[in-house]
Amino acid sequence: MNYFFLTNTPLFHGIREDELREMLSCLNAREQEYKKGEIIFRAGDSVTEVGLVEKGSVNIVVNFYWGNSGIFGHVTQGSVFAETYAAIPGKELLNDVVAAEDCLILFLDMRHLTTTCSSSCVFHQRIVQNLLRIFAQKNIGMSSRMMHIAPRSLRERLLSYLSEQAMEHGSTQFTIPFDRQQLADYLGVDRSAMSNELSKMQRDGLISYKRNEFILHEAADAD
Amino acid sequence: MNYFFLTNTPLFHGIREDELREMLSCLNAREQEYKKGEIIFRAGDSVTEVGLVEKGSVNIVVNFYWGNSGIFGHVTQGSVFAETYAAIPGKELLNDVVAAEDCLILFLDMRHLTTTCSSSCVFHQRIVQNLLRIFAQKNIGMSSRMMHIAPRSLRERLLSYLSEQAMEHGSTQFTIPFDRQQLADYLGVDRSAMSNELSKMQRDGLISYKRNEFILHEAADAD
DNA sequence: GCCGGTATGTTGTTGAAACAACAAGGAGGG
DNA sequence: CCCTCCTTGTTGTTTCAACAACATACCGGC
Repeated sequence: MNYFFLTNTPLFHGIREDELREMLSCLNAREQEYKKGEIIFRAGDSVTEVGLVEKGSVNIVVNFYWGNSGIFGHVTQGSVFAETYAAIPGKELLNDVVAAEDCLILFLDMRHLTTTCSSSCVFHQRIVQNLLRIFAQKNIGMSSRMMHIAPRSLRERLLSYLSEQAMEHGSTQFTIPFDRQQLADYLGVDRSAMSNELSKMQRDGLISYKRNEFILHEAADAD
Repeated sequence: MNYFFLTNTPLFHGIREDELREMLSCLNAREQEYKKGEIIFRAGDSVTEVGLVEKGSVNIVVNFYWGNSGIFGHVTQGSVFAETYAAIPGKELLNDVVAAEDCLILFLDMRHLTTTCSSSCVFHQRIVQNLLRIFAQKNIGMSSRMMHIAPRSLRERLLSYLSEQAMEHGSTQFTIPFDRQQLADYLGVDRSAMSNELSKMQRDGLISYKRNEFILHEAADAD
């Protein structure tokens, strides 16, 4: 097991290698390999363990009831999955988790993770902090996306997204981390329509941009 | 302070009244009243406390750069807010939190909540479990909504939502908890357009419904 | 520099959903 | 029962975003 790698993982961040070694035995940790395409968790499963991707990556796959399915998320090396369901005992998974490539998964029992045991009480606290942070970050990510997708019009979605970016950067001038296609996917719109709308917004004097660099202009006291 | 009420709150669930009384002093809890419209947290604030709504309710308000704003969420009696930001030290709020009506808020320091202190170690564990569950439930709520909003077409959104409801109820016949307007808001569509589409789906034999009672029919193996 | 590939921007067309306005059902109160 | 309010369903019109197809700009290798 690659302890050094694990200590740099969000879940085990702040824990030393020797401490981790001690913990893992106490945590009932188990490793398992999966070939690309293998199903790690299946919708309907009741899970008690979180999965941590040590090697490779996995996809979160939703199955619609009328047959087709879609990739809803992608979990890369170092990140965890199924933590949401592991945190609610008895809650059944709504998605499949499938190996996107050959991968190695470390399974950790949620109850052990969050329940203090005699030997490593101090480390549990650290883990709990990390877990809460992981949840919180995921929450923030999702609520911002929801916020940006909620408006009906293309323009409003863009404005919502750009406003947030400006706020995060603390400046009306900033660079976004998406190319056009990714941004379109993120906002759930068509790429070319979005490009078009961006042009219009620039023409209307709302924004300026060049590639991924944007500048937000003063609202010419609309409404 | 209404201890009985608090013990029935998701955050303090499973904790007895006398235990709670003991904890709260240890938690640096403080209560504060707000008049309708008063700002409880402001975007840009760095919070270390979660707020628990004891009386009244609060709105989560987003401010767009161009001046307009929108209500993004509503937190009712018994629920907590700002927990996401309190869990990430240094993270700045992206929303305002505003009293939707006169209300009484209990503030609890996140660090105290999650860090074991000498006297009440066993209760902290319970709180942590509850916190994780609150996060997880919020997560699940958001991802299902995301899943339902992701499809572009009105019909697909409805099918996505209805099939999830069917799955949750374990039956193709069920009653939904929304009226038409609420459902339309939830799915991010126009109410009348949605009513129209529901009619068509019934005509096409996909579903039957009467008010809030729905029946999903077998997909006539459409490709 | 030249070339191929990819990312971005532009335009016109078409269809689906928003919008508006109204009709038809319930539900509750007097 | 009648009247009103509120929810739901219907229809016709208009808008707007998806789509397709293409033009231009950018980037890397050679």
